[in-house]
Amino acid sequence: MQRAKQQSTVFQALDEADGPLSARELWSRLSGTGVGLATVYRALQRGVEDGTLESVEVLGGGVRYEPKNREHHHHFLCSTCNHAFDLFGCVEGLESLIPDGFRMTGHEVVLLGTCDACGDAA
Amino acid sequence: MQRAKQQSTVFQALDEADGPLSARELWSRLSGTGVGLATVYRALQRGVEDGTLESVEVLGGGVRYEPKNREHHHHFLCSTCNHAFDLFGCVEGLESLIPDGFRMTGHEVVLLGTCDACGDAA
DNA sequence: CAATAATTGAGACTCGATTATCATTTCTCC
DNA sequence: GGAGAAATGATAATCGAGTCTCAATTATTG
Repeated sequence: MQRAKQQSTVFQALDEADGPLSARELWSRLSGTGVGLATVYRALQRGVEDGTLESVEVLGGGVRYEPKNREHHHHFLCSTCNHAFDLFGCVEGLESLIPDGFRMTGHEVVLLGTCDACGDAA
Repeated sequence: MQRAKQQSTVFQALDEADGPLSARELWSRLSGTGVGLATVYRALQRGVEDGTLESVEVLGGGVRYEPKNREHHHHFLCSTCNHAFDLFGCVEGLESLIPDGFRMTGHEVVLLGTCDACGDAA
């Protein structure tokens, strides 16, 4: 049995997710495994230090985490279930928005709406 | 002297801002006027109820508020001073990002970088 | 000016997220 | 197997944002 067994459980759950997860979301997905909330936070913190994880802020839900090895992408936030999904692709025309004298180093795009599952239910 | 004098001070400060402000930012801009933090929150709450203000979430700073009479726009977040600036214009190609079965009702775009003032200082 | 209602500022309070503590368990290395 | 280091889970402590309470002030109306 390897070291840091529980923490690797955390990393695995993040790898399998279809979008960034908050510490609580992650923890609730691990209910039944006996992993404590503190361990989830420890794993996330370590992952960010290691550079294997990235903390992202979507909207309406504080900080979420996802593996850093994913390509450039953005997120879709379902306003019903409040889950954030990864999207693929990017957008055009961002540069034209920048005012004179400002320097852009990055960008975030979040689409809002209802996801597949929540749309069906409604 | 009109009613709700202090609250109108709050609205005025928001009108003069070049971007959305958080309750705290707003309050610090009003230091010297003797306006209390509770009053700032009261004004913001009332403004949102009235429909004159809108709460927006940019990144890294919780909820911010701005007058609702502004046109559709997005924001630039300076990673140095952490201030959010209004941008003008929008972007293309958002629809192509939406997965099947998802319905989009809105979108947010945030550009990150350093603003004019912070860029000069560096 | 008097009676009444709304507004205000200060600070206590609540709530959720994150961190720290600590006794226990589990590895690692010999 | 045994000693020491790292990891773990429960829970207490902390922190910040926002709300609530209350006595004092200020506006409104007549």
